Amino acid sequence: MRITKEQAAENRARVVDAATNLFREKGFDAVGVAELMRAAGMTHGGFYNHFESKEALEAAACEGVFAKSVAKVQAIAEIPDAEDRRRAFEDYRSRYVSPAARDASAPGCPMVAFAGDVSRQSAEVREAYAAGLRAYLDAFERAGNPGEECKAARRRAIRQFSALVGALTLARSVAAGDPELSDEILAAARA
Amino acid sequence: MRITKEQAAENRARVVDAATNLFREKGFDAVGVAELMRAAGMTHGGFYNHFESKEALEAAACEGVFAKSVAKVQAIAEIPDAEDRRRAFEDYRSRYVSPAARDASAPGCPMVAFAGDVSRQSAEVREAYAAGLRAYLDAFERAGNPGEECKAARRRAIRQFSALVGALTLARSVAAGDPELSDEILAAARA
DNA sequence: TGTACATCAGTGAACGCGCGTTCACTGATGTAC
DNA sequence: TGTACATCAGTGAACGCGCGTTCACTGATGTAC
Repeated sequence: MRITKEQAAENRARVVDAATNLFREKGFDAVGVAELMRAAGMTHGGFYNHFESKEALEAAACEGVFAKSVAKVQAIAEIPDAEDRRRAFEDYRSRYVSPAARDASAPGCPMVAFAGDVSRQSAEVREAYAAGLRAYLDAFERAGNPGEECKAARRRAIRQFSALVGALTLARSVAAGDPELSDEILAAARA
Repeated sequence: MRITKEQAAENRARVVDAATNLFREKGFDAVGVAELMRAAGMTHGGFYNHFESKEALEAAACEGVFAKSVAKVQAIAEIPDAEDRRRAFEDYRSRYVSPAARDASAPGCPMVAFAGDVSRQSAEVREAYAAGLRAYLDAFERAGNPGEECKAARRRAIRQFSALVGALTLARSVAAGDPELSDEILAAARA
């Protein structure tokens, strides 16, 4: 039963969308093609009308989610007033390591969600990840720039982002095994 | 062909040992029972003479590797001379985020190796992980204690460890996609 | 504008494959006499 | 100490299952006249 081109494009987008969420929650390998297609409201057979392979979808999903996620920091970096920007950036970092961010079914930041998986995935996924991280660090540098010397600002951005990633990663990892320790890690990162 | 009790115990230890290495390299789900047993020099059928299930082995491997790995920091914490201790601890942290640590087939620190996987594993694995992290943070606090007020020292230990974990995680994740960025992250963490 | 037909997005059964686990079997070890 | 037999660690074929992928089929859409 053939459908309109618009409907087909919408269906494809729904698959990418479902993949983005499911991959973030469970990791690439733990999500099957059939599960994905079911989440998008179709059966698994049609998958290969849209994508060459599961790997191709992984790459497509990555590129979309990295761009969308880093845009939030880029928006902060573009706030003209220095004091407004400072406050918005501080808010962002505080939310990054909030209990809400830890308790969400998937990490809000795809860098954290895919960090463990990415080195075992295809070259396209790995390159999308690297591009995403570059964009994050650039945005961090611009958002947090207090007018210091260039190299110091860059290093500061890297250390800030690493610290957030480490804290959220550890807090999520022990959330089930030791909730109090998890809270303590987040609190230390926010202080 | 029955074998001696000593030989059997040694075989079991070899399986746990192989599991420790393979799980760290590839993650729990990417390593099969047959592959594990082959790495230990046996065939897959005998696995269930030693372990109730693959999950049981995962838990056993975790407990062993966490204890062994955190012992290195605990040894530093016990160095009596304050200056020697300070230097040894600084060395440890510097090696933690060295290019060598990044390029090893598995992360030297099991907290990094299992961070992504652990929340999807059994309760036993999650609890072993939480216990491992508690031990790491306690050892960090004692190793880095410059005599400050207790709460501040604790928070400092958490932040130090989070920063190392975040930097090593990110550096490993982009090692294949952007080696220069990976180096830059490690250098920033060491500075 | 109306008709005839090729196209192709989606369906669902089927493919080979590797997974965790089970099981009948082997034969040297450990034990009872 | 020597003999007879039960034990059980290890083997390798087989199990059901879910995976990614393929394929014959369907039938409304898009197109050519």
